[in-house]
Amino acid sequence: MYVEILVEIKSKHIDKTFTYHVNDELKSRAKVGCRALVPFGRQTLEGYITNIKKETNIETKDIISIIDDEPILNEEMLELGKYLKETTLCSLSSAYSSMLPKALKAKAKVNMKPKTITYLEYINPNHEKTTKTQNLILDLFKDNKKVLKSEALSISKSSTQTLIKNGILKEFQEEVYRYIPKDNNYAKEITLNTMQEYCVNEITKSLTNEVYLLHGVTGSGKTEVYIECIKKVIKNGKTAIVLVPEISLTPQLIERFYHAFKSDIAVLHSSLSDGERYDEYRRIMRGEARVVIGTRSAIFAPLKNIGIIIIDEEHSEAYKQENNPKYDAREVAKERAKYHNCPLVLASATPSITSLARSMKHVYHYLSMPKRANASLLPEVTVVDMAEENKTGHAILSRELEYRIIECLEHQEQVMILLNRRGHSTTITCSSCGYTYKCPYCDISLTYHKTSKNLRCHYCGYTKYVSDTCPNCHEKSLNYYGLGTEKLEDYLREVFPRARVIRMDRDSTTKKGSHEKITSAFESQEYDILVGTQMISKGLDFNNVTLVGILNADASLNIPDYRSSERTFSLLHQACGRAGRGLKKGSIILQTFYPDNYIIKCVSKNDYKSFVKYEMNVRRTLKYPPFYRMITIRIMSKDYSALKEESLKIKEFLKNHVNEETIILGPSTANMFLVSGVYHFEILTKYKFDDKIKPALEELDNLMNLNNKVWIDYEFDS
DNA sequence: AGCACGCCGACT
DNA sequence: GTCGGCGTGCTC
Repeated sequence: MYVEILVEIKSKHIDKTFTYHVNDELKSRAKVGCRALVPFGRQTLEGYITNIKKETNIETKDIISIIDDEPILNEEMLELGKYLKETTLCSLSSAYSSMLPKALKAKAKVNMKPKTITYLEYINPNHEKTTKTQNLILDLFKDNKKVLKSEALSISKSSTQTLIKNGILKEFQEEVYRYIPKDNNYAKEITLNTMQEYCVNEITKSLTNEVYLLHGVTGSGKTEVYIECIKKVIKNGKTAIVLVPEISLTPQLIERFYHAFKSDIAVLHSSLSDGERYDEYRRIMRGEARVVIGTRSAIFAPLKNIGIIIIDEEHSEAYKQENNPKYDAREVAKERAKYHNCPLVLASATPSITSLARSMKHVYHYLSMPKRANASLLPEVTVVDMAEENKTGHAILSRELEYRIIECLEHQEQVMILLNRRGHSTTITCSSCGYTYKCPYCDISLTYHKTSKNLRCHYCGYTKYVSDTCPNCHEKSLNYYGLGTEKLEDYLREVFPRARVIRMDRDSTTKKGSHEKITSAFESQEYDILVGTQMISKGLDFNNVTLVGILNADASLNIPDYRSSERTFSLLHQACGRAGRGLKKGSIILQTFYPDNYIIKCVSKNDYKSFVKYEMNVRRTLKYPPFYRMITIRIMSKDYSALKEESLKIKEFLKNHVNEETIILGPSTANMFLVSGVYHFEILTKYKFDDKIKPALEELDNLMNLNNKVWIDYEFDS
C-alpha cells in the first residue's frame, strides 16, 4: 500500500504530495486525514495523508509511523483546505495548518496537561495538639470541606507543610476551566418581541443553505434571536457556530450564551493557552460541545452536522486574517454552510456595504430589526467644529463637551470618551533644530508613552528611551505634540480633579483579565469617566452612561483606502450606540475638523441609509467593490531598488497575462510604505470578470519564488 | 523549510 | 593553505 503525503512545510516550493510506502504493520492505521511521520531528505517530518493508492511507479521510502488513531481532517476539512488554497493562493499545507490548533502541529511544544488547582482536605481531625499557626489554618476548614492550598500557604508556608507531612491535611488536584462565566441577571426566560420572533421564524423556516443578512440596530436584541435559532437547531440534533469579532470585548454576549446552553458550549477564547484550546478542540471533536462560540479561526471548529452558522458584527474587519493564508471567515462560513446545507446568518447594526449590495440583489435574504428592544431612546448627537474651538483655546475638549461632562458628574452619571489613538504624544519635535523622533525601521514618527517613559513605534514595536535633550542639537527644547489616550487621561484628571478616570486601550490591557477588571469596575461605578480607543466602542453596555465624547472623529477618514468611509461610519456609529443604553436618554458630542463632511453628517443624524446610498455611489463611480472585484498585490523587499525593478516587471507581466478590460494600477507605495525595514509596493487590479487573472497570479508566484530578495502577497476583495 | 553542496574572499 | 560566507538545488 502507498500513501500520498503532504509534508508540513508551508513553503510554496514544496506544495505538493510525496508518495510513500506503508508496511503491513501500519496498513490498518493509515487513513486519509491522519498525520504520519516520514523521512524527507535528511530530515524527519510530519505530514497529512491525503490519498491512498495501491501502486506507484516511482521509488519510495517507508513511512515511519502513523500519529493519529482517527483522522484529524475529515472529508469536509480536506476539501475546505483546497478551497482556502484556491481562494487565497496559499499553500495547501499552510491552509491545513491554519485550520488546526497549534497542539496538532509539528514542532509544537504544547503543554497538554489540563490546568489544575491544588486543594487541601482535612483528613484526620483526631490528631494531637497543634500549634497556634496550625490552628489558624485548620480554622479555614470550619465552613469548607476543601480549601485552596494557596490560601493556607498565605497564612504560613511552613505550618501548612507540617500539617500535610503529619497526615492531618491532604493535598489533591482538581481540573479547572479558566473561563468561568458569571451567571448574572440573565436568569429570566427570554420572551421575544414580534420583530425578533419574525426573524427567528424566517431564519429557521427551511433550515437549508440560505444566507440571511440580519440588520438590527444596537440594542434591538439580536442575541436573543441567535439563541432561539440555535435552540431550534439543537433540537434537531445539529450543532452551531457563532463567530464574534473579539471575545474579550463581548463578555455580555458570552454570558448570555453560557446561561442558555451551559456545558453544551465551547468557547475558543483568544487568551486560551494552546493546551486549553486543544482541550476545547477535543470536546468539540468528541461531540461534547454542540455550540461553538469564538473568533475568526473558530470557523474551522471540527463540528459535524452543523445546523446554523451565525456571524455577529458581520461588518467587522476582524474576520479577515491579516497574514497568510489571508482568508475571510465570512466566506469560509459560506463554504461550510453550503457543505452542511444550513443557514448562515450575517448580523450587524451597520452591515458591510458588500453584504448590503448582495441583499439588494437578493443573493442574501434581508431581515431588519429597526427598533431598540427595551424602547430606550436613541441618543442625540451634537457635532462640534474643532477649528472654531481651537480659536477659543479649547484644543482638547470643546466647551460643549466640557460643560456636559460637568453636568454628568453632578448627576452621578457616567461618561465615555473615545480617542482612537494610543500613547501620550504622537510627535516629539525639537523647537530649536526641527528634529523629530522617527522609527529607524518604519516610515512613521515615534509615539511617546508616559506610563512606560519611552518612545514606541506603533508599526514594529521599536522602543527607545527619551532624554530631555534633543539627540541632534543637544538643546533642552523638545516639544510634545499630538494627543493620545494617556495624555487625555491626565488632562481629564487635571480639569475634573474630583472625577475618577480610568483608561482602556491596548497598553492598559496587556495582562490577562484586565479587560474584565476595567469594565466591571466601570460598570459598578467605581469610576466616572472611561477613556479609551476603539476598544471601548463595541459591545459594552453600561446603563449609567449618558454621555459619549468622540475626539478626533475624522482621523480615520483621511486614510487612503476605499474602505475608510465605511470604517469611520461604523466606528462612530458603534461608539454612539454606547450612550443611553439604560432608561436615561443619552447624548453624544462628536468633535471634528470637518463638520460638513457627509459621513460625519450621516453619523450625527443616525442616517445609515443615506450613508449607504452615498457610499454605493462612490464605489460604483470609482470602480471599487462590491461593484468590481479587486486584488491588491503587495510586493515587499528590504532592497528598495530591487523592489522597484521587480514591481515594474510584475506589472508588465500582468498586462500581458490578464484580460484586456482588467484595470491595473500602480505600482505605487503602500500606505505603510516602510515597516520593520521592509519596503512595500502595491499593484491594484480591478475587474468584473477575469478568468485569466488567478492562473496569472499563480504563475507569477512561481516566478517570484526564484527570487528570495523580493516577496509578494495578495489580498482579495469583493 | 532545512540541509548539503559548491564556489569565492580573508584570515590563524 | 583553511574557514566560512550564503547562492542554488533537492527532498517520495
